[in-house]
Amino acid sequence: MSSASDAELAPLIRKLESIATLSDAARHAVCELPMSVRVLEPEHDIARDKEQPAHCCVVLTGWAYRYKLLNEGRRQILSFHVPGDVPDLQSLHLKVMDHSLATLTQCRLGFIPHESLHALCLHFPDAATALWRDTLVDAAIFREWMTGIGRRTAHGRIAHVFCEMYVKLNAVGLAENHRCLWPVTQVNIGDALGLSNVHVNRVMQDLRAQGMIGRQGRELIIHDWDALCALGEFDETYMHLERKAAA
Amino acid sequence: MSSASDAELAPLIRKLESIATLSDAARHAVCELPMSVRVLEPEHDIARDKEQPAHCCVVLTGWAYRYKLLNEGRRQILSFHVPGDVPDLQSLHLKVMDHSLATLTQCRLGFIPHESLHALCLHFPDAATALWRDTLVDAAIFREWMTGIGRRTAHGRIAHVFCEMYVKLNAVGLAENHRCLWPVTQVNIGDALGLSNVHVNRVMQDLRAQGMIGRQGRELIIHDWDALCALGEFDETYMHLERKAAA
DNA sequence: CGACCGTTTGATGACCGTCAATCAGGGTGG
DNA sequence: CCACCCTGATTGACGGTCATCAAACGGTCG
Repeated sequence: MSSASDAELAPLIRKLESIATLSDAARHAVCELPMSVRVLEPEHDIARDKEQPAHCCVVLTGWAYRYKLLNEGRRQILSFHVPGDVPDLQSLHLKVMDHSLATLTQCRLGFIPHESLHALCLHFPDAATALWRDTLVDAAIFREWMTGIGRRTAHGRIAHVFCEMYVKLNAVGLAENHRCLWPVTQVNIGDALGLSNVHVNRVMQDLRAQGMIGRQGRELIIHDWDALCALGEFDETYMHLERKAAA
Repeated sequence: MSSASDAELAPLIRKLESIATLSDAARHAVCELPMSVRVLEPEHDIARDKEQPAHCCVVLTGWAYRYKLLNEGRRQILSFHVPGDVPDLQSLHLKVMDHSLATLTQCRLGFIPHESLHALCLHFPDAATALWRDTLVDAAIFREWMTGIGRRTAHGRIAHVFCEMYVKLNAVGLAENHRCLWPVTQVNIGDALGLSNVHVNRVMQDLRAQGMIGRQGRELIIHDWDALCALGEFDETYMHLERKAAA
């Protein structure tokens, strides 16, 4: 456990400013939030279904994801999270977790007490607005995933998730030139999109064969952005970014 | 267009109090909100994708639903709404609609200007909390639908949506004894759950044949609540109700 | 170099979509 | 009062997308 510093909270500020406008006072107040930092190994739960956490978690480095478990080992991944995200922000007003939160890769995480966030919201209405707005964007992304899982083909779903994660990373300065780190396994993609890993594999081979995507070391390369967007019917409006993401 | 009165806003108060606690002052302030009332026929859009509404809409009577359209006429229904719901509350902080909102049945709707809601939130923090919480419960329901569409069988999904809507109606006093009005067509159910109307039909026949559900006039009857919950792996935790729903 | 994790491949078939008719009930008009 | 119509429910035939099971492969790391 260590204490927060301006540099530690930079990802959070960057993220909030990608979806909202903060006054100087609010930005400063956010930087002053007390935070304890911890490093967790890959595939470790941060918060579990049914728990009642007393703090929110900011992803500082690495990727995390939220998921629900069903009977017979079925699993649904609800979202992927990257630096700057606060994946359990909803716990501020929903006492009981209705899903779990885990690290995907090794992560540096910052934990901020609920009471500090409540105080922030009370004294800085535009900080409150930014956080509320963050949870609303979260919901907008759920809606988009829902329509993908419900009504898109496997090809469309997979194309869509690549587009979305690229834009998400690009918005916080962690990706450009249609390349980004891609630590998500095919099993993970399957659990996120309601597909089997086998089918994900076949579809991804297909996308590679068609020259839409490629891989270089640990990076995903999107060779044909327009084609991928068309295939996934991707339109970033639902992400509600304040600034335009670079194409 | 007419003006609001206490009686008009009763459904909203009831809904907010089903998921949050309001101070007397806040409850009073909500009742004082300016609202214009309109009646819309079934299957009429209330707000459309890409629009920038300037007010939120309270369902006073009737059912509404949100949906997204994709190419080739595919459609995903995102949620069903009943009296008390504010289906476009997210528009308070997300300027551009990323989906559409329509009436399912004939509806009496109350429209409240965004500016009035912003003022309410500024002056009554616990009203702000209740509204924020409402959008968070909304998101929690999206997550649940997502896992249903992604990982449940057609039988499970359909069972689940019956359980959910019954609990939702029961929470605002519009259903009891495992019966409720059911104006949702099989096509609607299909679009909500990522299924074809034909398949919905076959599964529902199956559920009827197994004695789990029935119909009486315009009412849905759940004959075997426990079996339906088990089939749909339904656990109402994710709805985050303040008071226990009657079983 | 062996173990492990993730990817890849093959074979089989179930679940569910599509297409196309038909049926049934409630509302309307002659 | 009944023919007509419209919407929604129902049925049948057929096939595709995708799941499942099982095994092999390959890169990475200790």
